[in-house]
Amino acid sequence: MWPSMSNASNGNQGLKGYNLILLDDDDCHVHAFIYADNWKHHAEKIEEGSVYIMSNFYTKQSNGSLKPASSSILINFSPSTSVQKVEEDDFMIPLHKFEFVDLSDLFNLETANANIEFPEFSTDVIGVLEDFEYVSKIKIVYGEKKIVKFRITDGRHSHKVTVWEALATKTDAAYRAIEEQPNTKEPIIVIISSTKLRTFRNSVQINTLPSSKIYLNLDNEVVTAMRQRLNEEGYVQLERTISPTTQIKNVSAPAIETLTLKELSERTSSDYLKRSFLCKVNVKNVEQNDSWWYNGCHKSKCNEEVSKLEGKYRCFKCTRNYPLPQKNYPILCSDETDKAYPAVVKELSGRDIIVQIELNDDNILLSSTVYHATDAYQSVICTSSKSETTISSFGASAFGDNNLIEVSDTSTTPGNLKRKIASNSFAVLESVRKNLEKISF
DNA sequence: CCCCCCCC
Repeated sequence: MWPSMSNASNGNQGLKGYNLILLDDDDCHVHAFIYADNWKHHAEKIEEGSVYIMSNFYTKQSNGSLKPASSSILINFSPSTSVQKVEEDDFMIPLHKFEFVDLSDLFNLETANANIEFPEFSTDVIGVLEDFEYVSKIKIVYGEKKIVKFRITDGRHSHKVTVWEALATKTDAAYRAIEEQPNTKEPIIVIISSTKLRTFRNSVQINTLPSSKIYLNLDNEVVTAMRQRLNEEGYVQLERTISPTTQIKNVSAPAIETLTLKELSERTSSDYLKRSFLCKVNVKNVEQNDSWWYNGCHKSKCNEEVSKLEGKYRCFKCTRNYPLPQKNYPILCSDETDKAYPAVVKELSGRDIIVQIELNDDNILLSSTVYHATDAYQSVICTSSKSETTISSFGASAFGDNNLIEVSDTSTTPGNLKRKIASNSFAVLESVRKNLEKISF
């Protein structure tokens, strides 16, 4: 069983329903889905591993990719579906059914999948667990995720596995439990069900899906058979390092590609939607009218100007009212360095900054060159070493209590790694930082 | 109305 959650992008986060894999005494298995509305009728009743008589449901052709069972039927529960628990299992229904693919076939399978848009079925694998890496957090484009990594091998072929989120925590706990047992000399046999294959640098990697399960040393004849195969083939297991690491390590964020504004304007394929890029730009002008800011909408990603209406500020695009407007600061940037810039109007004018830009619908669909910046960094010329020095972290260290900006020196001259930024320029930077999410240029 | 993509 596993829940299906609705996408955050729908703005509608919540339970869509529950998925079940149903297995009968004929070793047939079928994917079933119970919509959230119907789920409450059955929530307490249905437990993984128990036997039920289920009647009065409807069936249809399953569609979609990465189906968790190799059957074309999907069972849907309706409000009138009845579920009756069978206390004594006279039917001898096994607890599990797997459809393993040999590790040697994964590459061909993944290659075949790559030729269609999405693979129709997910993949089950079995092997020895090696090179276990305890749970850690990694930064991805949209935030942070917990992962566990290890390798799965049959002694001949070995593949990298990445386990995501809740299943990572569970797998970590299961692995530690085995390591804490007194006799842990035997290889750990791992079963990973319902995985997604992916090729990275010419080798197949295994990723978990919401429907995935991981079993370590499952009490099942397939595990016994796997051990036998390993013995016959003379598998020698690697020394398992028992690491006391309990802390969550942080892996640094992936490098973000740096583009010129022209290159950025050419990234109009939908693949780039919500992707972030860095642009090294020069601030040509800070637009000044009455003031250098305008009253904008609070909603992130909305740069609309709000109108004052009966004391409150209304965004007509988002049809929302706010007690106070968000101050937005439009600036104009160019990366053409040979242009003469207008006289300094505001502190930012003429400065080289690096902006992090997240491409939005307008950039992709309408080829708009009004970009939404989500972060900013400032290039600094370090006069003492005559080498270019860049503020490496504009975030926490820049605006921590000590008002220090940490800079990294590209020439790696010792003793030149940190310098203080005068507090007056800091104040300017802070105002940019605070309002940058709303800067259009 | 089920099916994710995400890291190196």
